[in-house]
Amino acid sequence: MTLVAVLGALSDPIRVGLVRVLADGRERGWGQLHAPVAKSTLSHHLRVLRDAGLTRTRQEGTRCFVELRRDDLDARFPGLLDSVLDAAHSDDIGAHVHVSDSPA
Amino acid sequence: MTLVAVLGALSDPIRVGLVRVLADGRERGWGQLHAPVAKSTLSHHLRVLRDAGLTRTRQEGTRCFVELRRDDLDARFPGLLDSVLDAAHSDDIGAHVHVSDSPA
DNA sequence: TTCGATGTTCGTCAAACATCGAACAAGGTA
DNA sequence: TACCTTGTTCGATGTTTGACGAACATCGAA
Repeated sequence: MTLVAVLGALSDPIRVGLVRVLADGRERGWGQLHAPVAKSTLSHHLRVLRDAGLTRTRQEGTRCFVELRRDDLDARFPGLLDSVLDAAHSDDIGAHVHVSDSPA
Repeated sequence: MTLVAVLGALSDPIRVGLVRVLADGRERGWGQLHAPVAKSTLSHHLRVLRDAGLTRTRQEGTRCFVELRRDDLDARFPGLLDSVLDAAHSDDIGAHVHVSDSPA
């Protein structure tokens, strides 16, 4: 989990949107995440986030759940995530990524 | 000056090193900046930083001076630069970029 | 066991990126 | 004018990235 990898992972609007959606700390099922890309592309972005250490993924049967590693991030790079989230919010980056709160 | 562009510009160790070197707020001459790349490559990295809005460049005769736009960055993305600099320092990212404080 | 749902992986493609050396432009200086 | 210094721009090259559809693997349910 390196700084450059984290910043690189955050240099894409879709991934910023995913992080924003996960920023409330709740674990989300894959199926709840909606972004305007093909599912293989979404899988790719989620892999980039995981490889950079931003998220944690849990497999349960055939379903996958993803969660932001906020504690680890805050410990390793204090303040970074918060300032990125603030900036993303005020610039409305990644707004086309959303989550359906209901079922998995 | 967008968030994604700034994060993208910072997702390269050499550019992080350049930002670190400029973080004291002093304007630096091109000739003071030393990085383990060809001069055309260094020129490219400095252009990326400028295009992303991280630096300001001033031409004086045949020399070039570069300066970090810290005020603008802090106004636009509060806390971001500081947390990146802290992280870069603790991880020693971009340490192979240095500055010769003496001549132009 | 067959089917459907859920993600991953693969093959492919175009665009972007990092890098280099060489050529170029512009400003001083001899 | 000729030359040197400084930095930019220009191909060329190889790598990485983002994207897609299709094929695959896996699990649960019918």
